[in-house]
Amino acid sequence: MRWDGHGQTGGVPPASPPNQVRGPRDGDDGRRHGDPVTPPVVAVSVDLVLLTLRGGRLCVLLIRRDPPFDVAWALPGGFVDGDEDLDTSASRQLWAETGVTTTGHLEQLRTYGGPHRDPRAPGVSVAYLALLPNLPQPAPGGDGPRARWWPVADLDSPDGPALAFDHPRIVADGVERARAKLEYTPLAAAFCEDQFTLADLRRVYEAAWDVALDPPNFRRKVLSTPGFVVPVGRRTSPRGGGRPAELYRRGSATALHPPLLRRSV
Amino acid sequence: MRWDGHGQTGGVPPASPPNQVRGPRDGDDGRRHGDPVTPPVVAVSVDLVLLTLRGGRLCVLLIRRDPPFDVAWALPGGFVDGDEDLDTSASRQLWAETGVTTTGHLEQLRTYGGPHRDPRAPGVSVAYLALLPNLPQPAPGGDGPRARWWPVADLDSPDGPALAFDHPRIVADGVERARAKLEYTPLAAAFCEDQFTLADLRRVYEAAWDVALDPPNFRRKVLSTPGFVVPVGRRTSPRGGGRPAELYRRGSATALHPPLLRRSV
DNA sequence: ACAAAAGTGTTTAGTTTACACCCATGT
DNA sequence: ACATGGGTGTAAACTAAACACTTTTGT
Repeated sequence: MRWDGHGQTGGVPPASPPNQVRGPRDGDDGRRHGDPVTPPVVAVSVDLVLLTLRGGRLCVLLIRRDPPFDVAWALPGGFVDGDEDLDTSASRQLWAETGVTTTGHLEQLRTYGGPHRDPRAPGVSVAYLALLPNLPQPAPGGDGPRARWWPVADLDSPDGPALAFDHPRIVADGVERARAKLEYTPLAAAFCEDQFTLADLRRVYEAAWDVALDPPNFRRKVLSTPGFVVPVGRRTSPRGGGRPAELYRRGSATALHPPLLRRSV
Repeated sequence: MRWDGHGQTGGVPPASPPNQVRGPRDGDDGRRHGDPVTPPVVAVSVDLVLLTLRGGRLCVLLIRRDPPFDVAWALPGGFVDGDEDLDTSASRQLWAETGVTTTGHLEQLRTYGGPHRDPRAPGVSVAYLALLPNLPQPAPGGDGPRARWWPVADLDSPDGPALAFDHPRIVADGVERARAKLEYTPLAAAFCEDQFTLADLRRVYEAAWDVALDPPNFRRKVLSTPGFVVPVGRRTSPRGGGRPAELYRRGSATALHPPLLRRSV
């Protein structure tokens, strides 16, 4: 059992030692970052898992790749610039893909790396998850015919899109993260416009979890959770019959107490 | 609004375009990884947030750094080798720090990057979180006098250790992740030995959340959650009075339904 | 008047909490 | 015998689920 605080300092069993050179002063001093060694360097990219609701279905934005590539679809993303933060790079690229700036939600999902994920381009990819309201319109066709929203339920089906690299796993991780976060955070509102009805919010849960929720009980649950939503004081102009619904905005809560639990196992 | 699927392909507002060269075939085809560009490359390191329970307190392993450095303590970690997976690198370095192989739990926490985290060594650091049982003994003193377990409650106090770089935030993120995961996963058992009593398990929650739990109710809750623990069929030899407790092992569940919720807001 | 969607009330079942009590062991 | 910690029982309080019913709109 070693306690020197250096995984790199020798004695490491499974991996072969990297090519590194130690300076005389920065020896075994418990410091790791900025050591005068020559570690392997790689490119860092960002992958975006952009989720939204379209037609009552949870959808992810994919980019079509042209014939020279055998796998047709990939997540949007790109390399991280040298002078930018990871979060900054993610929001920059989110802007580039969707034009979205303020609304919604963007968080780091997970980092994927290792020599096996893309043999031609070793490197790490930091995946980000964004939850967005249904965007204006210019999805398939128009300005960017390469981008398309795909229902996540179609990704496993044979006529669904084939995804490059480890992107199937990244999408799955992002969808699962989003589904889980709906339980204990108020992030469902990130799928909605700035002002929304409780029915809008309920449809987020119903689409993401593929369940039917009881509207009266859902309403009580949301309104009794402090900071989840705040009433705006206005009502919708009803569309095609039915009582106009009250409008709400996101509250200040960052977590739901108690959570809105999924019934599933 | 752009829909070309390339954050790098121009039109990106906040950041300056990187130096990149496009090949004739790999044009604007919706592909990002392995593009024939020359992106900035950086070193990738792993930081380990190793948590355990010692004397009823949640503790984190820190490495002492010698005088040339003004900040005295840092998380264990090191560079990722070129030919290894991120998870592999993390478990390799965990082994190097603690000798631990099978028990406990190791998961990716988050990636920290950007030019401002350590000016002397730009690069990204992938933090991993490990939950470990109380290790045999050789902590401070013995083989590795640089490593020391610090109660996480002492990190904010003035006589606590000063942490380098963004390590305070990484530790805080790891502790919060651990606390949250105790609610809805059976990971409390990762802090225990292979066989443990329900009182051992309860003390994990009490130490991590700094609460007192009612033993009868905790017992019922755990036993009624399918797959949380399985009885071994043996009992402890009691230490200093009291009825011997039944021994349990981790169950097969990966999530707790229903969760064990914290009472706090 | 009727359909449709929003919102309220109520009954019932289930879960959580608090705490009294019993059990098995060391001293 | 008694202290100590493990384990069981139970009644009250709380929470969630199901669904009948009222309100407000468009047609």
